[in-house]
Amino acid sequence: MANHKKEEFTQKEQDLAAFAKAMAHPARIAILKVLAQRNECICGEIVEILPLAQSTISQHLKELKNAGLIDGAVDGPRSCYCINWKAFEKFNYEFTSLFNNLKLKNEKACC
Amino acid sequence: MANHKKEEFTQKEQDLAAFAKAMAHPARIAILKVLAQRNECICGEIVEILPLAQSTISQHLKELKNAGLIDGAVDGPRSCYCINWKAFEKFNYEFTSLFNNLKLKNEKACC
DNA sequence: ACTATTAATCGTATATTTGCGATATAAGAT
DNA sequence: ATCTTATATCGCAAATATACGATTAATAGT
Repeated sequence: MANHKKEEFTQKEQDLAAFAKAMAHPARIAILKVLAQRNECICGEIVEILPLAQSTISQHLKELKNAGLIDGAVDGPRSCYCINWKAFEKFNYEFTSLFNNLKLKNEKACC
Repeated sequence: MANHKKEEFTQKEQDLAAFAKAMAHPARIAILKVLAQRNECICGEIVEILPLAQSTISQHLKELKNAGLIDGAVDGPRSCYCINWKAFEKFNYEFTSLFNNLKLKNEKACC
């Protein structure tokens, strides 16, 4: 495209969209699920669980980390990841507050 | 890419990812916001509000409709859209149920 | 220092998304 | 029937995302 216009929207809209984007792939959903289940941080175990190459998993982890959905730390020769529940809560709040209060007012259907 | 592997994940993971994908753009977030605020269905008003061309808005509306987040109906020469609250609730439930119950068990931080 | 293990990054191919102008379609108004 | 208005679709260009193998980096153990 000639110019992408994401900057033209509000910061909240962009943040929420970025959060959704990080979740917008089944592999990343699956990674988050594994991290949530194991609680204790994990790394290359994910590679064994999911049907993707190591480099691809690493890329997905990077995206999740950049989006702030997970934290990562180096643990010797391996990397340890875990869910950033705080960020999760924040976005869950933003998400529901954006729509739920409006919804209560306007329950009736249209179209 | 050689082959995209989305099918290798569970249906729930794919559904949730598809929902997130539909929300993964600030323009679509903004559209949903407008629809939520106006309650009564809207169409080309969105074109006036958002900084995008008519064809682009139409495309985003199509994506939101395909994802099931909004409903659309023809109203004379114009099209009327509104939020599909049911689908919204369903995905909100899926989303929170996927993580929140796990979260309660594993409050402690890691990494 | 050398080796093994683990993870990140690079380079590349392909697919998908985003955006727009132009065109087509559909319905109401004249 | 024609014109106007509103929306959808087509075709294209450019940007991003997805996936992988190969390579690099970083550390622990010997």
